[in-house]
Amino acid sequence: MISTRFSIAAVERDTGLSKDVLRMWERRYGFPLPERDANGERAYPAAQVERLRQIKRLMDQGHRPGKLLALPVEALAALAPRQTRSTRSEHIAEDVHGLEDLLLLIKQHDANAYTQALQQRLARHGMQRFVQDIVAPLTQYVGEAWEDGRIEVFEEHLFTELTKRVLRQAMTALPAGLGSPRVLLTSVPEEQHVLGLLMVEALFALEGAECIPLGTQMPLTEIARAAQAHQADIVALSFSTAFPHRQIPPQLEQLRQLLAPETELWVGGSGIHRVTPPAGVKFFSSLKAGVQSLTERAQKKHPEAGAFLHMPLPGAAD
Amino acid sequence: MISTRFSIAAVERDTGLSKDVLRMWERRYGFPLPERDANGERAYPAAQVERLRQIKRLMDQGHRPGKLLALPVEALAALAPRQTRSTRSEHIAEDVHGLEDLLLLIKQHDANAYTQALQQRLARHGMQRFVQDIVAPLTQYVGEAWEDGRIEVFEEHLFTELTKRVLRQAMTALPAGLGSPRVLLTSVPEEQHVLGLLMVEALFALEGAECIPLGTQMPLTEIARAAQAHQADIVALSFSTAFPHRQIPPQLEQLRQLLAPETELWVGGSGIHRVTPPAGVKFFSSLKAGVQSLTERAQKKHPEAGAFLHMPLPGAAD
DNA sequence: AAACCTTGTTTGTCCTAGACAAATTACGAA
DNA sequence: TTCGTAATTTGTCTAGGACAAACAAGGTTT
Repeated sequence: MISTRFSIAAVERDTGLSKDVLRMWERRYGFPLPERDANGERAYPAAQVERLRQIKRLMDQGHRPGKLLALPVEALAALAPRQTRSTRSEHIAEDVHGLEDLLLLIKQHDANAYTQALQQRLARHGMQRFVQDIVAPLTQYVGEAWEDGRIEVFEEHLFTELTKRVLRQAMTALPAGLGSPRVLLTSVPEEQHVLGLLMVEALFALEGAECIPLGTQMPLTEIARAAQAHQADIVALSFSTAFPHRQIPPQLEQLRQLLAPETELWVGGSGIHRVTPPAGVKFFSSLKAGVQSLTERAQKKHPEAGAFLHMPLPGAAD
Repeated sequence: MISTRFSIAAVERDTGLSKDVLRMWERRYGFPLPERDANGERAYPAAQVERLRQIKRLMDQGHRPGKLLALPVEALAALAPRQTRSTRSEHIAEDVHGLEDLLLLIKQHDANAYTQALQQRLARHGMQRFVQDIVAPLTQYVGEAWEDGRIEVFEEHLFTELTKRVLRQAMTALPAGLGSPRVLLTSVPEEQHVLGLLMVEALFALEGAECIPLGTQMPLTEIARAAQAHQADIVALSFSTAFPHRQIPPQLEQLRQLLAPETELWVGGSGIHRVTPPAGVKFFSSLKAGVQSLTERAQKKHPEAGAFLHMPLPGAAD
């Protein structure tokens, strides 16, 4: 195959680095330094795109572009993740073997076996423990594997897609919500990870909340409209680590302004570490914390209905 | 509420119009003409964002920006869709009442009732007819309602999310594929509509194909890697009407280059109308055509196994 | 009238290069 | 160490120019 070259737009799509950033890096650091096509426009060779992808991955781990771009190609592969993540899955280390087994099925591209393995665990543990003790740690584990480059993008996609299916299927078996509180679940544009939202939905639905799943990538103005139309008590958002940290607070402030003051805004996901919540926005660093807050809220509003609700959750989860 | 203003990045997210386009329109047509914040940067009032959203919708119907941007605000609302779409759902007009009923449930924001109605129809008609006669026309109907502004963005999201669930749930009941052909289903970045892919998957799985669902928004290079890793015989992509037409051929050419020559590239979805397929890429203008092509392909490769396969499908669908 | 080619207009994307604020690090003092 | 300040890094915004591809309009031929 002779040199497939990529336009700047194609590189933006493939790496997630904006055109502005690509041009700026070229100006400042001399990399990437694309060839030019007949029209004088940038034409990136596949090798540069590959290196950019690698750099992006390392940046998501906390490395700084200035260092990475100065580094020779060979040095990149040897770089270890930087200690941004607190403790890095120590709390799941106990059961790491079970997770490893599941991940192995994905890496063997055996979709059917993976699905069956998940369903088996679901049947054995029940919904709540399945979500908290299996899916949540597994998702985190996969996220870390992705950051370390131990898993391909398409393997992560397959994992997400299959896990989503099992979760959704399990949820259809759940009884309808009590009608209160009404929780609207979604994510902002650019944030396409939905697994976190599904886990929250599963646990919230177990607690009797009325969940309104809107999928991902809702424009802020539309989130506000939806909250009004559905008379939502709570809007729940999720941010993954892949989401650019710096954009989180301004977006939340904007959404807070657009929402009715009495609508609560709950935010979770692995992307909110080290981010400080704006006024009027509640951050939850774990699934457990979110569910607990929901039960407390319910007891405050309808103390007599407390009998419906499960006890605060035992065990750790994220 | 005091004038919430939007940065150019926020407008890009909310409307889907690129920063370049926003600036160019301002230069050429004098709209949008945002205010400036303390740093001299564009700050769009909510009213302008709203009008931009409306303009975008009309453009997706085939109107030209030059005309729209010259028009006064009041004239916009009165504009009818331009006849780009061939015949516009005449072929579903017969059963339009059943569809209208379903859509009504969505517009009443009654998620549970909608889900139940769908499940009831699935049970009554069986998978194949459910997909072809209910889900496909309904999706098209909703798409047209969206283009006409008769449905809100968040209503469309809710529709998609709930319909996805019913379809996926139904598919888990299907037996595993025969192992051949192996079909990899996904979509390119920027293309987040997944319903079309799910419908294809459902029908292909019925025919015994081994489906590998990777969700949406896969970078082209990753699609190629996945096809290789999974030894896919066919890569199936879907483009919705929302996807910018002009970007389709170059992206397909690029992907065609990245894929092994023996891997087939099948493309469908409402977005490919009036687009000419590049060499080595097969376009399917309807679900039916895709399924038919699959059965013919199977008979060519394994004539003796023909007994497994269903007859070519009766009835129309898209 | 329908199919075709040619010409002019519209429109999106890419280009360069400068500026600056916010985030991060480095440094020095308490 | 812990804190506050200065220096640096880094992403995003701005301006206007250029151009090719898409599209409409008009004229010619079948």
